[in-house]
Amino acid sequence: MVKVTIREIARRAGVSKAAVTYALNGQPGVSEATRARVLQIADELDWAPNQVARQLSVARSETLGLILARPAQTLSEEPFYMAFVAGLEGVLGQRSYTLALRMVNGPDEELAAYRKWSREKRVDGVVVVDVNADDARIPLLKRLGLPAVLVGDPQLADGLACVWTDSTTAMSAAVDHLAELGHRRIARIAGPADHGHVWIRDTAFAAATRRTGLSAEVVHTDFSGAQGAAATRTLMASTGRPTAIIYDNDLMAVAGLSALDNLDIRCPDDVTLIAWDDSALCRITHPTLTAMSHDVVGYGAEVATRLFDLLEGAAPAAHLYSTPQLRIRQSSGPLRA
Amino acid sequence: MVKVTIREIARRAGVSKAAVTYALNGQPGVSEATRARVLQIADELDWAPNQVARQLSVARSETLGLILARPAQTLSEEPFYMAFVAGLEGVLGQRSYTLALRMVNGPDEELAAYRKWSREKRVDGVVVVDVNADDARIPLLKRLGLPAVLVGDPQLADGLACVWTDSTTAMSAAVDHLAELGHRRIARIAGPADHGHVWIRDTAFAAATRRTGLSAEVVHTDFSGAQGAAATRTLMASTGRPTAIIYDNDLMAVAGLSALDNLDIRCPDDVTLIAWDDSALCRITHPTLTAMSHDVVGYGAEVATRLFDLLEGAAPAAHLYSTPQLRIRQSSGPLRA
DNA sequence: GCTTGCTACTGGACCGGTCCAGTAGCCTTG
DNA sequence: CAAGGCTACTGGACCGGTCCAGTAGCAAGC
Repeated sequence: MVKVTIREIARRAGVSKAAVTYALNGQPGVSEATRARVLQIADELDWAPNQVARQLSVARSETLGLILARPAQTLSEEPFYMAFVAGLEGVLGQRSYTLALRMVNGPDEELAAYRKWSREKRVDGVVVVDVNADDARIPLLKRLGLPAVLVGDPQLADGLACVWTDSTTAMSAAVDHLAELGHRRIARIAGPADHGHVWIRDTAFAAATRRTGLSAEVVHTDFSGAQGAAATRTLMASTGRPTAIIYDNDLMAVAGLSALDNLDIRCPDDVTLIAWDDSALCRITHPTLTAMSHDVVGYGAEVATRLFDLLEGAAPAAHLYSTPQLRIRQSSGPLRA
Repeated sequence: MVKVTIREIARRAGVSKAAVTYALNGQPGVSEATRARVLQIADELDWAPNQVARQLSVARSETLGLILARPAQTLSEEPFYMAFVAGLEGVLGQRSYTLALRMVNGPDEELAAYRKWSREKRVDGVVVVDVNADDARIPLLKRLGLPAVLVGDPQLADGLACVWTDSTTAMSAAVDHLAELGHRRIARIAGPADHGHVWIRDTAFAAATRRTGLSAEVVHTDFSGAQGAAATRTLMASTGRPTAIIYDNDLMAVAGLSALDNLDIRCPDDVTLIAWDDSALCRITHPTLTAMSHDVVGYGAEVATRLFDLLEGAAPAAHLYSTPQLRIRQSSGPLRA
C-alpha cells in the first residue's frame, strides 16, 4: 500500500510538492483549477498532514504541557483538576494542539520535567498550577524561556503571565455572610500554609475578620478528608468553639459535616459550614453545603487562551478571571442563642 | 546563539553526525574514547534529542491517546478517571511517551477524533474507556489499524485487546454479603443500561440474586448524584421497599445516604448501603460506606503496559487485572426484624 | 604479499512536511 | 518589439534526528 503523503498527491496531480502545499494550505501561487484538483485528490486519498513532520518543519511541537505534582489520591478526589483540564483541553482541541499531562511525585520531579520538556522541545508552553510563595518553578521557567501561564495570584507570579480569581473579595463576602447571620466566633480549616492560594486566603480571612470584628481561628491541613474531619473535631472540642467554619475545599467540608453528625452537633442549627470549591458533592449532602462557586472549566479555558496569546507574542500579564460567588444553601443558619 | 543539535556536537567533536548518534545511543561503531568525548560535549551543551525530529525519523509519535466522552461535570466528579489517568501516565512517563488527552461531547466526536489522530499519525495507540455493547469504536479502530486496549470485559471487546476486572465475581461477593446479613429484598441503583460494564453488572446481579434466592430490583440512572438520590427516594417510597442497596458508583451512594438521612431512614439500622467504586468519599461519610474497592491507579498502569505490549507486536488478548474486593464498613448492618 | 575480516568511522538518503529562490510563459505598455 | 510585471508554477534546501551502505586502516592468516 502506497503511503498517503504530499508527494503522492503531487505525483497524481502532475505538479510539484510545493504546489500541493500551496493548494492545501489556501496559499496563493496556484490556479483555482489546480487547487481544486489537488484538494479532490487529497480528499480521495483521505490525506491529512503528518503532524510530526509539520511540527519539525514549523519548529513547534503544537503541544502544551501541564504537570500535576500531587499524589494520585488527592488528584482524583478533588474535582478541580479534571474540570480544569477539561477547560484547557477544549481550547487546545479547537486549535489542534495536544495537551501533554504529566503527574509527578514532588517539586523536584516537576522542575526536572520542565527542564526535560524544554531541552527536548516537547512543549511550546506550560500551565503551572498550585503556585506558592517564592516558587522555584518561576525562575526556572524564566531561565528556560518557556512560555508559561500561572494559575494564581499576581502577587505570586513575579512577572510571569497569570490568571487569577479574586479570593480576597470572595473571602470578604463569605465572612460578611457569617457576620450577617450573627456569628461571632468563626474558624477556617485551610490547606497547607505553603500553598500560595492558601496563603492569599489566610491573609484575606485575617483582614475580613478584623474588619468585621469577629474572633477567628485557622487550622492548616493537607486538604484531605481525613484531616478536614480531624480539624473539625479538634475545633469542636475546644472551649469557645466556633459557630461557623469555612473550609478550603469541598472534600474537607463534606468530611467535616460527617464529623459533626458523628458528634451529634447539628448543621446548620449548631454550626454553619461553608465549602470553598463548589461541586456536585456540595449538593448531594444533607444538609446541602453553602459553597464558594466558580466556573473551573471556564477558568481552564481562560488559562489556555492566555497561553496562546503568549505564544503569539503578547507580553506576560495578569488576568483576573472572575470573583467566586457564594452559593447559599442549607448549611448556612443564623446563630442561635 | 548556536542551536544545540547533533550536528553542532559532531562539529565540535570533529566527527560525523552518524558517529555522534552511535555514541549517544550506546550503539557499537565508535571507540570508547570517541564515545566519551561526544558524551562530554553533549553534556556541556546540555543537549537532549529534539523529540519531534526523532519521532519523524523513527516514524512513531511516541504518544498514546485517551478520549473521554463524558461531560466535564461527570468527569470531574468521578474520582475514577483522574486516578486511571495517573496510572496510565506513570507508565508512559517511564518510557518518555506522552499522553494525549482529549475530551469530547459525544460518541460521534470521539469517532471523528480517532480518525483524525490516525490520519495525522498523532498517536501510536489508544486506550478506550466506557465500552458498551456493539460499540461503534471497535470496528473503526480495527479498520484504522490503530493499536487499542479497551477497558472492559472480553465479552464486549470483540477480539481487541482488553483489560478487565471480574465484576461478576465481585457482584456475587456483594450479594452474598447482604444475604449473610439476612437481607431478603435488595436493590441495585445502576448507571445507564447501555454502558457495557453496567450491563455486565446487571447480568451478574441477576445471576447472584437468583442463586441466593433474594428478591431484586434494578433502577438505571445517569451516574449523577442527583439521580442516585432520586432513585433512592423512589425505592424507599415503594411498598415492599428493599433493605439494602448496591450503588454503581460512590457518588450516588453518598447522595443516597444523604437522601436517607433526609427521609429519617437510618443507615445501617434500616437500610444497608454498598458503593461500587471506593474512594475517599466512602471514608468521610457518616456512617462510612461499605464499598467495592479496586486499585484504579494500578488498573491504569496495567492498561498502559498492555498497550505497549501491542506496540511491540504482541497479539491482542484479554487480561484480567483483578477482582474488586469488598471493604466492609459502617453502612453494612444485619436485617432488623 | 595478498586476501580476509574487523573496527571505527563517513557520507548521505530518508522521514514528510514548509517555504524560499528561481523561472517559464503570457500579457501589458510605450 | 523589447522591457517589465505578473501568474503559476518548479526545484530543492531545510527542520534534526536515524540508519544504511560504503570505506580507510590495520592486524591476522596463509
